[in-house]
Parts: sequence; C-alpha cells; structure tokens
Amino acid sequence: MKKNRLPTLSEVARQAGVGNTTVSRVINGGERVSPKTLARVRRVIDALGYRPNQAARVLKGDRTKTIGLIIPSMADPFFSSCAEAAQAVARANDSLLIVTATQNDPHTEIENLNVLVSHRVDGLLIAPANSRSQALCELVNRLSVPIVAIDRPIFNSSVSSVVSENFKGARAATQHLIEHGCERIACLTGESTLFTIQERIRGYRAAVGAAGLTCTLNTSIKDYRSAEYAIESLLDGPNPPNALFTLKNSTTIYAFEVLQKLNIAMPKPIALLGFDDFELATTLRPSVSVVQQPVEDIGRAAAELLFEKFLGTASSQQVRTARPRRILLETQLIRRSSCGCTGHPA
Amino acid sequence: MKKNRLPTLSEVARQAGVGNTTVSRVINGGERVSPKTLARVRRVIDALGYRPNQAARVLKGDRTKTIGLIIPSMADPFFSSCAEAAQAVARANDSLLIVTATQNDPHTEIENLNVLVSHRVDGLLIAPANSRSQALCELVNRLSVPIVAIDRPIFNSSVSSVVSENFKGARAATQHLIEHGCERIACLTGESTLFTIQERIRGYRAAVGAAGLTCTLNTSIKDYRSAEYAIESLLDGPNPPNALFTLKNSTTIYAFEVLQKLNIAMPKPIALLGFDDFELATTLRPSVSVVQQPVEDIGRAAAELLFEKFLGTASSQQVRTARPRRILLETQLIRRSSCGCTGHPA
DNA sequence: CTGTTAGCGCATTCAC
DNA sequence: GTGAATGCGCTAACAG
Repeated sequence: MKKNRLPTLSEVARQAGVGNTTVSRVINGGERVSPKTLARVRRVIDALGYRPNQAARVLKGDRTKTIGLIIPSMADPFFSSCAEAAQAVARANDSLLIVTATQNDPHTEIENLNVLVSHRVDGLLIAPANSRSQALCELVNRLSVPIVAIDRPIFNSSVSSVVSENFKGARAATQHLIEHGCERIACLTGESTLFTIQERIRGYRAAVGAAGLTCTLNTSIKDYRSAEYAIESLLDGPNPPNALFTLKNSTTIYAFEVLQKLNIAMPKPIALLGFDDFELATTLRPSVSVVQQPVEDIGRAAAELLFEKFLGTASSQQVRTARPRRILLETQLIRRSSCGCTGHPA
Repeated sequence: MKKNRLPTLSEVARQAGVGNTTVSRVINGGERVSPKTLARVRRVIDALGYRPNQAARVLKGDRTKTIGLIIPSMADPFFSSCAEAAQAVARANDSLLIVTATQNDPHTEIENLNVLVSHRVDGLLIAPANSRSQALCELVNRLSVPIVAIDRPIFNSSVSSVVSENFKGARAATQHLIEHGCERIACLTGESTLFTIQERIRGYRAAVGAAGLTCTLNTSIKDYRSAEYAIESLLDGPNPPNALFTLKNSTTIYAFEVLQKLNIAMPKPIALLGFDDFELATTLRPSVSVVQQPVEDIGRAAAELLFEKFLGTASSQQVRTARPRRILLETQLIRRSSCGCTGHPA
C-alpha cells in the first residue's frame, strides 16, 4: 500500500544482471556496450517502463535542460505565440520550456522567478511587469542564470532584451494617418505604465510634433465603457478628431466597437489605426489597419539568444563579459480599410 | 572561470556556523529554531542569494510539486485558457504547471509524455491528439502517475476525463436552428477524426434525424478556400441550405467570411451558428451565435480532479481503485444575431 | 533547540 | 566491455 514508485536504474541493472554503469551507458546512447547486453538491458527497461529520473541527473550538476518563461498571461495571444515560438527553439535544443504567468503582478513575478531558479532552469526569458522595478532589477542582477527580457527590457540591469520597434512603428503609423490627410489624431490607450506603451506614445508624439499638429492623448481606456466615454467626450469637444490611433489590442477593439455602436463610419469621418494585429482584423468591416509586431520572431530570437549564452563553448567568457544586447525587431504597417487604404476583404 | 554555481545548503550552514538541519528547518518554515539563529541563518541566505535546489528534494522521494499539461497548441485560445485555469489551481496547491505543446502530432505527444515523466511530475493533464491511439493508451495504462484527460477522453484506458457536452450542445444548437424555421441545415467542419468533432456530428445527426430533415455534412473544411468551395457548391446544388452549423472555431470564421464575401446576409437567407465561442463574435456584424464551452471550468475541474487523486489521504486507496470518472460539462447556447435571434450589438 | 548521519537516483571516475 | 565506489544537495531519523 505504499506508493509504488517508478523503477530506478539499479532495479533495471539487477533485473538485467548487469552493473549500474552499464545501464547508465545504455540510456545515454549505448556506447561501449556489447550488442548482446545492450539488447537485454533495453528489453528490461522496456518491460519495467523505466524512465531516467531527471532530478538525479540535475543533482550531478549538469544542465537541467529546462528554460523558464515568465509572461503576464498565457491567454494573451501575443504571449502565447511568443511562448510557442520559444518552445520550438527549446525543443530544438533538447530542452523543456516551463511557462509561468504573472497577471502582471510584480509579487507573483518574483515568486515565479524564485520557483524557476529553485528548479535550476538553465536560463530564463521574462516579460517584466514593470521595466523599472527596483526589486526585480536587483534580483536579476544577483542571479547567475542567463536571462533575456522579451517585449519589455529591464532597465539598469545587464540583461539582454528582444523587443519590437515600438517607437518607430508608432511614429510611422501616425505619419501614415497624417498622409491620409488626418490632422486631428487622437491617441488612445490603457496601461500607460508599460514600457511598450510609453514607447508608442513617444512615437505618436514625435510624428504629431514634427507635423506641427496637436497631441491629444487619453491613457484611461480600460474597458468598453471607458472607451465609449473617452470617444464621446472627444466628439463633443471643440476639436473632434478625424483619426484614432489606439496603442494596444484591446483598446483598438473597444474603439472599433464604440464607433460601430455610434454609427460612425471608418475611415471617414473617423479613421482607425491600431498597434498590434489581431485575428479577426481582416474580417471586421471595415477591416482594421494595424501595426503588426513580429510576434513569433520575438519569442524565437529571445530563446536563441538565451541558448547562445550558455552554449558558447569557445567564447563563453566573451558572452559573459559582453554588455547586454538590445535587439530591436521591425514592425510592419498593415494597410487595411479602417485607415483609408483599400483593404482586401479577405 | 568555472561555472559559479549557486550556493548550497551546506555553504549557508557553514557561513552561519550552524548545522545543515538547522538551515533546512529555516527554509521549511523555521519551526524549532531559536529566533536568534533563525535571523542569522536568514541573513546568510539572503546575502548569498541561496535558493533550495528542487532536484535534491525530489530525489528524496517526495512530491515534486509539479504537474504537466500536454495540449495541441499554446496559441489556441481554447487551450491557453484551459492552461491558465489549470495553472491557477496548481498554484493554489503550491505546485508548478509545466505546459508542452504537441501540434497534434502523436509522436511529439509521446515524447512530451516521457519528458514529463522523467521530470517526475506528480500528475498529468492531457488533451490527446488521438482518443483511440493504441500507443498512447498502452503507455498511459502503464504509467503510475495520475492522469486526467481534458477536452477529449482516452478510450480503453483508466484515465478520468473532463470534457464538454459536445453531443448535447450540438443537438441543442441544431434544434435551435430548426426552431428558427430552418429545415435545410448544412453541417460544416474539419478535423473530423477528433473525438469532439465526432460527438458534435452525432448531435447534429440526432437533431436533424429526429426532425425528419436530411443530413448534409461536409467535413473537408481546412481553410478559407475549401470553405468557399464547399459553400458555393451547396448554394449551386439542388437543395441550397438556409442554415449553416459549423463545428469548430476556424470553420465558423471561414463560413462567416465566405458569406460576407458572397454578400449573403445572415440570418436570412442563411443563418449561421457555430460551435465554440470566439473573441470577436459579438463585434462582427451580424454578431455570431455560438455554442459556448466552459473553457476555464474544464481546465479548473481537470486540475482539481488531478490533485484529488494524490491528495486523498484517507481514501487514496479508494481513489486508486475507483473506475475512471467522466465529467461532462454543460455547454451554453449564446443567442446572438446570426442565427436569427436578436443579439445585443455589444 | 541543534548537530550527525544515511541515503534518495544517477553519472563518473577508476580498476578489472 | 564491465562493475564497484563516490558524491551531487537535501531531508529525515536519531541522538545530544
């Protein structure tokens, strides 16, 4: 009635009538073992359903062949796509990816970090809830595991990062609206404390400023209601906008829904352009123009950079010493209908 | 220039001038340790940035406090929501959830299963690529880890499962279309080898049969093009449908796009009803009626059932002996506009 | 309250 | 080709 534990290497050895070493050799490739013994041991392994205990290997001090990924949410398409891409890289490197979600809570984030370190992951990918968190920064600097930040950098730390060109993407998007003849472009968003959002705001400001237009920014959009309120206020104001630039996915959708509800057509009298693509952007009417981020590329590049860090045999010293790399990935403006370009319906 | 390993318990003990056991006690709650020593040890732990090595604990034979989740894809909203719910349960039970994706490939699935077993997860949640896979079934029956299947059961095995009422949901949906006066209902889908899809087909058949209507089934929808071809063929046929019942998310969206492209209005002349809800279903025009699955509930219930399996102190014997449980979760018909009900725009 | 010791499962010397 | 012995970091008896 005790826990019927999984078979161990020793048990396999006993059953096969060989020593531990031989079994160890068999499960690690079968070099230096006579074909006969090899076959016999393999048969026993199979019969017993033996699986090497990863924990024991880890204890020997080798790599654990696991890497961690800490993201705000698994249900967010952006991050789950990143995760999927990172997992592919991990698998290619014979490693396991462990994903944990923080709901953007700094406390949970640090907890997750500790859990992963306890599991001795070989490296860590993290999308920090707060790019300038003192606590996170200190923790990260003390940790000896290689870390790569994704989507958002960690300031004042030595960790490399892979992020989108938020600034350039937002500036180009705003310029695009200006080229469409819009000269009253309102910028809407929520979560303005996030690094990504701040960069996009900078981009919007830069473009609007360069064109000599006025900046209209509302960072209070958190749900449909707040979007409705914000947009109605703008329309009732002295200078109603003729374009909306939304800085994040949910805001874009809320804005679309509000305009649809108010029976205001797009792109005229109001154009809509959003940062970050989403699945049904082409199916909505009008189809929604967006700044598209290379989501998979971010996950992949970050994971690859991470593996470089602990696979650099010759130059491991260099890698360690090298100052953090900041990889910026280009965004792409997808011209559909809502901004005034003629989109392809499907 | 060697790998600067993480500090160990012994090092903490030495620095603090105490024995291993004391340190062990401190990191496990600090019972039976004098406040003075406790403080000192804690200070050393902090100074060294010590984190207990999970692997060593595992080796002692205790629970690893990790559970595995094997799903087809992390990028699929259905599964990522499940994962998120499962993770919440895991966290509540002081455990770590390890998610791996298989892309519905049986080979990858078994590989992942082995990896997770190697890591000695305490239990396993799995959405099998193939409900009747012989190999999976055998493997699963031999494994001693508790397993719960999610979304799709594993036939001929002793594993419990948590799945939606696919049959009842599909039957009710079809009946609903019939009540709307549709008497030529075509059923469209892809991936007809999946258990879930087959159940939904059964449901459709049951309702259509009971009403004395004819069954029109097309299981070849894999992308927009195939949907377009299928729908155009139906419309050009002798008996054009006045309703489309789509059995999975992507098919629903393809069907919507095709109808939109062909300028065919919904719900008349053709009504649309889909199985499985999706994010912008309310934003599309018309809003799309669907059979909604309790996604989070599935993940949560499965994880809870799993934890029951190895937390049943008193009745662990019972749990082990008990025949597998099959938990069926109710679906809900969400009446929006595309089926003929008046949906709320937002 | 605190320290000593043994052993978890495995890879790895080093002999044979 | 093969096996016996050692130790990885930690917890759990068992003394003191």
